[in-house]
Amino acid sequence: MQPKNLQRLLRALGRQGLDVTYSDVYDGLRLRTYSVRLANSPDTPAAEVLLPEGFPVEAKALKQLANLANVRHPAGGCVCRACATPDFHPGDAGVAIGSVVETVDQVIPGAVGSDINCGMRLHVADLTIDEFLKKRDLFVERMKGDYFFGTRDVTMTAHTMRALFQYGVPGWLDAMLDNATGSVVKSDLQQLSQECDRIFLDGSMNGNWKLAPAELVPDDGLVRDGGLGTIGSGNHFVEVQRVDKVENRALAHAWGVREGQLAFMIHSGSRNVGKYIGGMWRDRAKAAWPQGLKYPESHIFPLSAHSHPELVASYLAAEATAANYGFINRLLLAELLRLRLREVYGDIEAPLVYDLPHNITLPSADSGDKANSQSKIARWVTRKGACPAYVGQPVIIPGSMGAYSYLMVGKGNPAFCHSASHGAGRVRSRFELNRKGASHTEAELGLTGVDCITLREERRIEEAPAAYKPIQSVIDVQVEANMVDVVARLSPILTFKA
DNA sequence: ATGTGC
Repeated sequence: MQPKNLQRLLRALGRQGLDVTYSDVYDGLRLRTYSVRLANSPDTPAAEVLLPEGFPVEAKALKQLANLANVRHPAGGCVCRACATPDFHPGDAGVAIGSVVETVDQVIPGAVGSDINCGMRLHVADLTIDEFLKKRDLFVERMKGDYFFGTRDVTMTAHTMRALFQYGVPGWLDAMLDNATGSVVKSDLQQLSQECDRIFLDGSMNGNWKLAPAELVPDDGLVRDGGLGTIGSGNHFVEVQRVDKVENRALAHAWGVREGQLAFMIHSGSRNVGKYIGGMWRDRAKAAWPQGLKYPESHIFPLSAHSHPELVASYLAAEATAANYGFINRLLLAELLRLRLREVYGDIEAPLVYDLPHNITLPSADSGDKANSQSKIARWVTRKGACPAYVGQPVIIPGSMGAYSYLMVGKGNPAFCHSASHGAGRVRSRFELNRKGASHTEAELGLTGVDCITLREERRIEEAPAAYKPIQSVIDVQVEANMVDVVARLSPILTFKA
């Protein structure tokens, strides 16, 4: 940006009450960062924003981020660190997508939002693309049946449903194993169970999932659920891909990933469960704001661990309930696809590579250490539209439809709250692309050659490549900033959008 | 994000 334009932008942001510092050097590298805080709150942390090459910062998103960094409960609790990933953009509930905050003695339900545990899941399969394409039509027909018409309702016992909410994937599988018969094959469930041990019981979740309130499901009888095994809308999808290029052979090998393999990537969440719980707790946090004090201007309400530890615990329990539902939803979407792969192409294992939550509250990476446990400081990290990127752990970043996606490894950069982007970042609204009278050609939308399977044409348009930043600039800047490193690049074959 | 909703 020209110095003159930059000065103008900074002055405009200043008029909106923002104190902004711009730098084109970060950590000795030529990277663009903004550091932002509310001018009237100099004692709150400045939020760090990393930007990709060639895209201006959005004032509204900066304001939302500064507001979030300033959230503090009068009874005790504050934000100790805040940042935004390079795909960040304004959110409709006052919190920007791509925001990450670390909090002390408070949790902020609104900073997770209502799309609880939306996230990514990646599988690979030993099948060449040529083999896949030979029976592509049959495979697609069956998947359409599963994803668009098939499993509208999943019926299970109240016991199984409770296990799902309370104990997550491992507990749910145990409950399934108890009465697995017929089409539910025990050996399959046992295999899944082992995968879950690897993913969910590796300590990263700190047992956080065993908190869900029991009263959410009936004691006995059958429960019909309409959300499990459904993709959802917006940017959610299931995509068949090719492992196009392996950049880190050692890690790819360790994770079971090889060049030329078929892969499938799932981006989905907790559907109505998260919406219900996220909305309910946004209201409850507001209602718990101290009587007689005026509301914070941002209307983002924290729950204090000082004045209301029981509300903090209940919220985390409710959030975990929805998170469990999200994990199992992605698992079922993967199982449906794996089932059809086997039917159409023969005995293929299609193992899980990893599964990651985008919208969730986790114990802070620092909270488990000795100093913290002695001082009894409660710390959390809350992400909204950002991917965990802890040292050595897999990171999955999808590009837009038709673009590459990336399997990466986290570098655990504390300046960016051990996080990475959750995608390329939207630059044009759904409304803008779909409004009456607007007509874009396939080429203008970037849809040429994209194999998108959907029942609704508007989905293709709203989610067209032209609606997003190019992924490469977003990946590059995060590699340069030492947040992540590329392990493998994946190219799209076909995409299911509901 | 939400079997969306002015």
